[in-house]
Parts: sequence; C-alpha cells; structure tokens
Amino acid sequence: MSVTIKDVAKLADVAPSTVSRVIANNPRISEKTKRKVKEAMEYLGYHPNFNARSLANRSTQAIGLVMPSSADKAFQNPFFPEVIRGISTMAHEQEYALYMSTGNTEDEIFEGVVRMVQGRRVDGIVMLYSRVDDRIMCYLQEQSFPFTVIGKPFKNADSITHIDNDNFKAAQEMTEYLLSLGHERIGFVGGNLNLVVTIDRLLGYEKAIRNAGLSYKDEYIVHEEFLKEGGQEAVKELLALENPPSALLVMDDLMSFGVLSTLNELGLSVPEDISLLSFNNVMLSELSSPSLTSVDINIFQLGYEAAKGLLECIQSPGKPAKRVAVPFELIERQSCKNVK
Amino acid sequence: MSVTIKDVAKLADVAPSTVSRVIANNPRISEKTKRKVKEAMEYLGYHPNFNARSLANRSTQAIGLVMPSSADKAFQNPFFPEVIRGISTMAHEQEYALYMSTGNTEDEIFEGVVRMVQGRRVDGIVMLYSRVDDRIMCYLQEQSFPFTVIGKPFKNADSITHIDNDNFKAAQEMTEYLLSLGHERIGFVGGNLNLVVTIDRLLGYEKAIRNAGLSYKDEYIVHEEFLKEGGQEAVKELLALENPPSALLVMDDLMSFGVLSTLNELGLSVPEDISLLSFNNVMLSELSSPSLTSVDINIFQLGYEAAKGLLECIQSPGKPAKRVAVPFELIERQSCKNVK
DNA sequence: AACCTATCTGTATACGCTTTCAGAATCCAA
DNA sequence: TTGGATTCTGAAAGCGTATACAGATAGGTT
Repeated sequence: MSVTIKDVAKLADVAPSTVSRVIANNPRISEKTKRKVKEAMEYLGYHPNFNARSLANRSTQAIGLVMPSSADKAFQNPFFPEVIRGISTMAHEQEYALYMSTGNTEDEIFEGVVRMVQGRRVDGIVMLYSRVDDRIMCYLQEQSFPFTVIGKPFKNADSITHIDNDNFKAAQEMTEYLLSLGHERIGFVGGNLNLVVTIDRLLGYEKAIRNAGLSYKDEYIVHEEFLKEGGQEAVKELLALENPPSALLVMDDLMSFGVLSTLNELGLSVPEDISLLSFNNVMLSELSSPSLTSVDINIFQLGYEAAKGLLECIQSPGKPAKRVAVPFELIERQSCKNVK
Repeated sequence: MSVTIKDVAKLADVAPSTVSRVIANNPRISEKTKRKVKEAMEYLGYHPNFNARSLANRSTQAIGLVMPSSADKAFQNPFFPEVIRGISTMAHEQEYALYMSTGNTEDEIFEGVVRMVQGRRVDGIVMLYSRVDDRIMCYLQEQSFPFTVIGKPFKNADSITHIDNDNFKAAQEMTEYLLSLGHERIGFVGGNLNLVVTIDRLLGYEKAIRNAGLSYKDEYIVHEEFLKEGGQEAVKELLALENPPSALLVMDDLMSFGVLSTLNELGLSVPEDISLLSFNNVMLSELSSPSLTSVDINIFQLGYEAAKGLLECIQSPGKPAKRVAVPFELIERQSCKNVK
C-alpha cells in the first residue's frame, strides 16, 4: 500500500527503529545516518501514519471542540467561528489539529464526547461554553481527562482551568456607564439562564443598580435565546410595560440586531427613544444603523488562551488549574444616548 | 491502562476475535454470545480505541475540511459556519467526525492537507471553495484521494464530484431581474477573481447584459475581497464614475453591508438612489435597513450534499463523479427599486 | 594486544484492533 | 453410530510506529 517506515529502512539500509528515531529527531542518531535516512524518506515520499503513531504513542496531536448542545443554532452566532479561529491559531502553532464531533440532541453530543475521549481520538478538549450542571463537564472531570472551559465553570471553578472575561465586573461597569448617561430605567436582556455567563452578568447588573440606590425590578429582566428572534421577543415584552426602560443592556450583538429591527418596525428609533448597549462587538456591529455600542470581549483571545491552557494541561499534567481573565473594552458607537 | 478488547474477552470467557466480531455486529456470532459479550463490555465500560481500529481497518471515520487559504478572514463570513453545519449534519448521520487542519499561509494549509492525507487522518476531504489552478485540488487528484468540492472545479470538472449552484444561470437571472425593474446601468461587485464562482457569475452577468442589447462596460465591474471592506472600496470606485450605476449586483451579503454603510455615509439611500441585490441570504440580511434583497443559495444544503457525495466516494470508490446543482431562490426584500 | 567507554544501531515486543484460516461444536440424515 | 454439513469460535498474523534492551562499532587507554 503506502510507504512505511520499513520501506525507508530497507532503502537506507538501516533498521526500522533507526528511521523512527530520525523522525523523532533522537540525538542518539549520527548526523550521517540522519541524512541518509532523510534522503530515503524524501525519495520514497514517505509520510508517517498518524494512526499507528497515535497507537504506539498514546497521543493524537488533536484537540476536541465541544459546542453547546443546540449546535446548529449556535453556529450561526459569529461568536463561535471567532473563538474557533483563536483556538485554531494556537493549535496550529503547536501542530495540533482540531476535531469536532457533532450532534443535534443533548444525548448525541454527549455520546460524541464519550467517543472522543474513550476512543482516544483527541488529547484534550475545549468546552466552548459553560453552563449550570453540565453533564459533559462532570464526565470529563470524573475521567480526569484534560480540558479547559471558555467561561466560568459553575462549580469546582478552582480545579478547572478556564478562560473568561470578568463578566460580573463587565456587566457592572456597563450598567454604571448607562447610569452615568442618565438612564435610570435599564432593562436587562439576557440569554439562556443556564449559561454561567448570563448569571454572572445579571449579578453584575444587579450590583450596579443597587449601588446606585435604585430598585432592582424583575420586570426589567428578560431572558431569551442568544439569537435575533430572542431580541425581537424581548423588545415586545419590555415595551409592553407601563414604564418601559430607556436603555437596554443586551447580552449579545445578534440579539441587538433583532431588537433594532423590531424597534424599527414599531417606529421607535435608537438611540433617540431607547439606548442599546450590547456584548461581543462582532464584525457587523459597526455596520448597522445606528452602529452598536458594544463591549469587545476579545473572542479571538478567549479561544487562543483556552487552547494554550489546554496544551499546558496536556503537556504537563501535574500543573494546577488556573484562570485566565481576558480583558474587555467598551466600544462606543451610536446606539447610546446621554439623557442627562 | 484503559479497558481493552482482551479484558472484555477474558470476562466474557471468549476470544478477543469474538469480541471484535460482536463490535462489528458480525452475523456469524450467536445471539447468546453476543449478549454475553455485550454485558461484559457494559460492565467494564469498554470503548473501542479508535486509533487501533483505524490502523487495522485503514479507515478513520473522519472527514477533513479545507478552508480557503486566508482561513482567518474567511471564517468571519457566515457562509462557512453554515456550510460546515450542513457537512456536519450529514457526517453525523453516518457517524463521521470532522477534522480541520489550519494554517495562515498557503503553504501551511497545503502542508496540513498533505498530513491529513498521507498520515491517514481522514477518509476523505471536502474542499469548501474552488478556485483557479488550486494546488491542493491537483494534489488530491494525483493521489486519487476521495474528495468533493463545493463550487465548480476550474478544470476536470467532469471527473470531480462537486456541488454548486448554477452560478452562471443565477447571475444571469438576477441581472435580468434588475433589467426587468428598469435598470440599465448595472454594476457588478465581484469577489476574488481567482474563485470560480466569481468567474461564473461574471459570465452570467455579461450574458444577460449582452442579451439585453446593452454594452458590457468594464468600468462597471469591480472586484474586491468578500468582506465588508471590499464593499466599501467598491462603492467608492463606482460612484466616482461620471455615469454611475443605478443598481449593483453584489457577490456577497457581507459586501452589501459594507456597501450599505458606505452609501449611508455618503448620504445616498437604498433603494431610492441605488438598488442592491446580493448573494447568500445570510441570517442578518433581513435585519439590515433596508433589508437586503438576496439570492438564497442554500448554503446548508451545499454542505450537506458535499458531505453526502464524499461519503459515497469513500464507500463505493468505483462510482463515477457527479455534479449536484443546488437550487437558488431570489428573496425579495427592500433593497431593489423598480425604476420604470 | 587487551580492555573499557562512549556512541551508535538493531532486535524484539508492545500498542489495541481486524481478519483469515482452521478447527471445534452442534445438528440431522443415513 | 457414523458422516457430512452447518454454524460458531479461537489462534495467529498483521496494520505502522515507538522504545527497552542488547549488541556492535569505534576510539582511546594501559
């Protein structure tokens, strides 16, 4: 079939083990032999078989990606491509490849992960989300399989290497920003409440509201899916209030797009009638009209650091877990108005 | 270390080969033994080692994805997540996993592909783009490695299974649509000219223009990258003409967003001053204001069919190459105006 | 010349699974 | 009871690589 180490060995007139050592660049092989073997490899067009190598080696040079369970929906959010780009960049630096298993239901995803882990298809896993009581995360911990999380683990955060923004602080600061613009009725448009990021930000929001001496009103809090439809629903609920908010803190730019177009339909304009501040700063947020004031959470870097952390876990298993906080930054555009 | 086939064999009091046959669901094994073995597997929490299996089997149950060489940029285009979602859906149906190798430069990508192929990391490859004289495509053909292409191969199209829209026809029809609205000065905002899709559409556009008895003007043709910046550049060039177009046929919604925001800045409005018709119908195209009239090219299905075709290639190597044409559909929204 | 190091290379086995081939067990007809 | 067909199972040889261990070679010392 294809060229093996033995063919190379024969041609170079050495033993297979020698060839293997040349591949591994083992210092015990003389330069002369190395050259000879390399020539033979070149001549035959030899390429090592990864499966054989993995088997002997117990390592695959691949890392697995776990997407949130509604993989199809989520993939539409530019957050994921961008975070994957970050992961992929780091992975590539160390010659790791990416492996994705997919599925539509919760169970399928879980099964996919089990196969990745038990089948030794990957050396470690990056979880692209963090939510309350996640089965997959529990499983990985039980197996003590190397993994890192993007977002804060709901429990055992100390013993799991994770990468996130300080979402509590971010939400608090952003709420304070809106307060500083004179808004006192600030709505919170959150995503799925099972996601830790939603919880953290809600707490930050609450903190800021209370610090300002305002009362925290449940009716100003709305939770929807992270997509544009979510944004649309949210607006309807909030505007139906007798005293509707003058500003919204929205968890995702995509939801903001939904909010924006719904407001448009209702004949309300941003920021004149209502201000919008959202998170993620995806590429398109500067192109909408009005352009969105948004928190740049450095998605690329989240991915990059997550992969980096994972590779550390893999390469030095002893190391204690750590947390990396990726900085965030408010990008002011046109969707917030000073009402003072 | 972990549980192997031997452990299961020992517990079930059979030979390893029997266990292997149970896994493969070989009909030559009696139901009784199967049950016994399955219980043992269950009890021990056995999972087959994929590397060992691949090695013995010469198959990996994984398919590789090749992104265009500027992987980082391209990933930002919603086209890719969506096409990957399609691929992933099909792959999952047949229990295949996805494998991505990445790189920043042309050479890195190529090296990645070689490693995937020679290292037997994947059973086949889906090329997510098609362009003129592509090194990777040539390589795959030389190696007669199973692969399919999304888009039309520049050469040897007959011998390569590929999935695309009929882009020539699509562009022709869309140009005719604009003509039917009364536009006679139609600009063509194309993407990278190395991409076959750009060429096909340009030809379709030209055909429609000539059929209508209009003259084909070079100055109405602009080529930019497929991103928003591209859109911005394009507008500036076209509006500088002494007789600027009244309608633009834009190759990608993302470019249209760029066009839209640039026009905004220049104080021109769509569709009053200029009409916009673009391709892809990405999720956000209905949310912009005005919402975009766009050609839905069924990105998901492109991916789905590409994966399906690939799996056929893999599973029955003899089969002749085929072409699948995915239908397209014009989605009329607000960005085109009837000027008759 | 004999011996010892230091350096390099080869032999053999393991990694976990699949598969060929042969052999054992079972069953039924003669 | 024997023979032959049929069904099921096991032993063993790969798949292509890594590595422990032993062996060979070269170089230097006494």
